[in-house]
Amino acid sequence: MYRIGELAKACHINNDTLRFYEKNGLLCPSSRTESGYRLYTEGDREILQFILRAKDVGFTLAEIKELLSIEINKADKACADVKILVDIKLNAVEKKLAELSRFHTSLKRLSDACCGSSISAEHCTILEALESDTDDVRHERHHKQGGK
Amino acid sequence: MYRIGELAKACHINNDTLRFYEKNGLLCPSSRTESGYRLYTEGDREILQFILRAKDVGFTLAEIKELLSIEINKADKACADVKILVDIKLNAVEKKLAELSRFHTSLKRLSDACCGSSISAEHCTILEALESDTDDVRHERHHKQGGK
DNA sequence: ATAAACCTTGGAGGTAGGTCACAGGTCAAG
DNA sequence: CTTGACCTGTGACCTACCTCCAAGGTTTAT
Repeated sequence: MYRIGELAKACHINNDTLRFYEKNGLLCPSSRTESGYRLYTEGDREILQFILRAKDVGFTLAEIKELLSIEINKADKACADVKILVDIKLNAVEKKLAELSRFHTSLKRLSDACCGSSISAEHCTILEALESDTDDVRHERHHKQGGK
Repeated sequence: MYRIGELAKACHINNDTLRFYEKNGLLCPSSRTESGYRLYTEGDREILQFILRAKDVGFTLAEIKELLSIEINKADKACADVKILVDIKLNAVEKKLAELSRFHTSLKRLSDACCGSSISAEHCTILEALESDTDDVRHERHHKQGGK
């Protein structure tokens, strides 16, 4: 069992952030002491780490809340509805993955082009590096933007 | 050449967002008309799309600005410094990629477990789905969090 | 038994990233 | 030559996501 300060320290965040997440329904401590102190379990920590990772890759807290609330009830007819939500998120993840892969390729190219490589700095900016990547993915670029 | 409204519409963002990006040094129009109207080129649009994609995968505007300002001057001694920055970003991208891959695996598992699959819903929540993934990556989890 | 270091709630304040409103200038169409 | 859809700048406002403060209760170390 962690007290709020312990969990916060373990995950490098602020105590207040934990209270904030609780207030917003993302992570409630599994229990409290008699005097009212929050007590978090290992499982709570797992959830917190999930939240932090999800945030880091661009999901909003609202989206993360949705992800966390996914519960496929095996006997439930609403299972199909849940699958739809999951597939929507799956799609978002796949889009992010594709975009990150391009970033990765470009940055790698940029890194390799720099400093004594035989490739010699032909690509001088991230944009030029992306540019040379363009042909492979141009057909990939007619998607809606401004998500969130 | 795009006027502000045209570019904004093309990229599904607000005119004011473009002015905001300009004010914050992310994207300045290549020129102006005599009367002061902003004029954006195809190249400006490329930059904008880069900004929007980067934002979508979790980079802050400040980080994006850094990425955009990368210029490896072939004859420049500071090239090494730039490489360091690029490699830092490369690292961040790789971390995000790894995390997204986990999300993807979990969501896929969740999706497959749902609705008439032979797998039968053993994994009922995103967390359980992540859980079963845990052994493969547990040693991967001692990193700093709370970036930004 | 008292200080230091925790914790509580409630509410104000702060930063990032926009978004809107206003007062007015520009421009193409009728 | 005016109407309507654009554009300008400046500045107030908004949401998401925290972060800090105040006033006080609890625990632990000395």
